[in-house]
Amino acid sequence: MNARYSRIVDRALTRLKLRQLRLLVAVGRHGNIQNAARELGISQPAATKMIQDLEVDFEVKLFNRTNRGVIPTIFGDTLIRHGKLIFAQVSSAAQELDDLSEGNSGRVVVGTLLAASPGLLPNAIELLLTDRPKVAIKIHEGTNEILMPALLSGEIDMVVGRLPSRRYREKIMREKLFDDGITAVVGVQHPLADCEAVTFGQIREFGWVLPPLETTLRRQIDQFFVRQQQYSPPLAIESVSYLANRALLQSRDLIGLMPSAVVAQDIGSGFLARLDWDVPFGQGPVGVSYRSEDSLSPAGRALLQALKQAASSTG
Amino acid sequence: MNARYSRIVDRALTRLKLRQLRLLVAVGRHGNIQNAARELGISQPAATKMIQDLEVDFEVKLFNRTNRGVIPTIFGDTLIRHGKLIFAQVSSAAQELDDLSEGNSGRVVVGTLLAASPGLLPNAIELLLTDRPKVAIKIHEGTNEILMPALLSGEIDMVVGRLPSRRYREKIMREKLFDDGITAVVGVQHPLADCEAVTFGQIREFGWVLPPLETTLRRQIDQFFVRQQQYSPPLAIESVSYLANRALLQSRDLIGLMPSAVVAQDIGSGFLARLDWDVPFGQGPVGVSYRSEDSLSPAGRALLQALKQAASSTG
DNA sequence: TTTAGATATCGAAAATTGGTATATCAAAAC
DNA sequence: GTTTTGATATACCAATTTTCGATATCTAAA
Repeated sequence: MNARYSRIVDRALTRLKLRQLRLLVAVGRHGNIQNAARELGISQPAATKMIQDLEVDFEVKLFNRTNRGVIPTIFGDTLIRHGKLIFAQVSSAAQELDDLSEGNSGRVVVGTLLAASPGLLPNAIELLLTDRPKVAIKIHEGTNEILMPALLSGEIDMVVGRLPSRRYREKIMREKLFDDGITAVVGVQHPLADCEAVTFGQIREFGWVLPPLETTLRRQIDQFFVRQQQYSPPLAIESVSYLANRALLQSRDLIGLMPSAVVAQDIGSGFLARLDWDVPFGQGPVGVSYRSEDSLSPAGRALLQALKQAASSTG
Repeated sequence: MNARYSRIVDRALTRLKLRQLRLLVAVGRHGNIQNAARELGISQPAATKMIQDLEVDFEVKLFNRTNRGVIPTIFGDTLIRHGKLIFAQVSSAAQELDDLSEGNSGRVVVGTLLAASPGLLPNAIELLLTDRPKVAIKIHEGTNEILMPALLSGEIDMVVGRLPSRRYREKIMREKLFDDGITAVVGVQHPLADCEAVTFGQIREFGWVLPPLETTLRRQIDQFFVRQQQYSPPLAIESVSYLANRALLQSRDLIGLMPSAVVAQDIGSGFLARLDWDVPFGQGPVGVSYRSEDSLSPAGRALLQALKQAASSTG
């Protein structure tokens, strides 16, 4: 190894300031220390000293001084050229940091439970993408049993949906976005579709479309059924697939129990009908879970923000 | 333009020190401020403050602190990655400056007069390239009338050859490398080729091959002829082309007058024969002219050195 | 609970930086 | 020639920044 080279690199890494390089480039551009100093808002002696320091540190003469200005030597030219490259690198770093900060790039992996899938999450993503078109988003749909471990392991950044009744760990932050109830829905062709003030007695003869056993909501439903004189439904279709559920309800006279947010749109557009029966259970918070504010990427934080905004405008 | 981005770039160009980046990279490598500080030979508080300064200047959090060390955030990772790129750039700059200093690269433009063309300059270039294979060399061949203005204008870096009798300017440095005489040569078939102790009387009937009028040597020759009872040669071919001269001498019985160094090789190899007549003029210094030591690039200085070495070993 | 191993903070000393005034220098103008 | 002009270099002092040692703080692990 060349000792001189090593010495210079070491000194550069120890002593070099971008301030000096900026001046160097300015001096090269002006061919003149005085004007360059003025441009950077420092005095001429300070500029002279900076250039001298550079020359000492790099052990080369960077400029030939004349009484009409300075002329870069071949070393000066070389260092100026590299200085500009270094600037470009710094600028690129700042650009990337800024992009990250603004959430304009980066990625966020979000897990969604059924409750958030149709409305909250798409709305939030819409908001996010409007502001920050370059964010990469990955959506995992599933139940808490699947999503929470993935959240804990860092595989996903946050989970949105009906907040689980029990906490999975202390380290998980939970934030309620809005309260959501359960809506009973039927196909528009259902005999009870247009009835007002439906009672449980009218309902019990129909079959049901219910969420799967492992969900919080299903447990609440089962408890309710037990309280209704050990009611056992004539038919209970268990499904996580909203589209399947919707199709079933449209084709058969079943009763579905689903988070209000999930079915709101299809009720509004006439694909399904709300059953006029106040579901006496399942009221609960919908929100977002994440490990900690710090662990979120800027994109993640941006999505969190968007979720809050979406919740407040639609909730 | 993004105000935050501009602000950060500006601050980076004003305040950023490579020292900080070096620490940043070291901390990233160690995952630990303390050890990184030790590696760089600074105290842990100084290191902590440097990292904090970086975070303030870039307006991002670079590391999550724990009691077991620090973990880079996505910003930290990003800046570390860019920091390494910046190091590479700095290192490359140092490398190039060092190469230039050592004359391992760079370029030198040299003008050569006939006297230096066949021996001195090629030998010197050979020496230079052995040491520093990357030097780019450009050779201009010509007379002083052409080369000196080019030297003054900076178009060429130095001129080697017979030093002109008058100085072109005070600003030109002249350095004598060796004294060179004029040798009279003839073709090997020439009637006088094998004669010993030739006199001017034997010569005067032959034609001549002479350097052109504008050269110093030609003026000396003319003065000599005048002194020889107004001798006027029966034939005088005027040429700057060595190859033309040599061919003429080989095919016709002419007498050539050329710098000793120029014809030494062809005499040695039997292409030409030295006429055994001591040329009573034209003794003069061969050397190198250049603007000033400072104006020479490292490659130029290296060539100057090589010229001196070549002169001492062959002269 | 305690301990160990890390980071953060504080205050003072040291080093660096930057400014003003001034010296110096050389080409251009006279 | 001599003076002027327009540039860089130097000296010295003030302000800022950097650094260190001592110490506080924090938290996972013992």
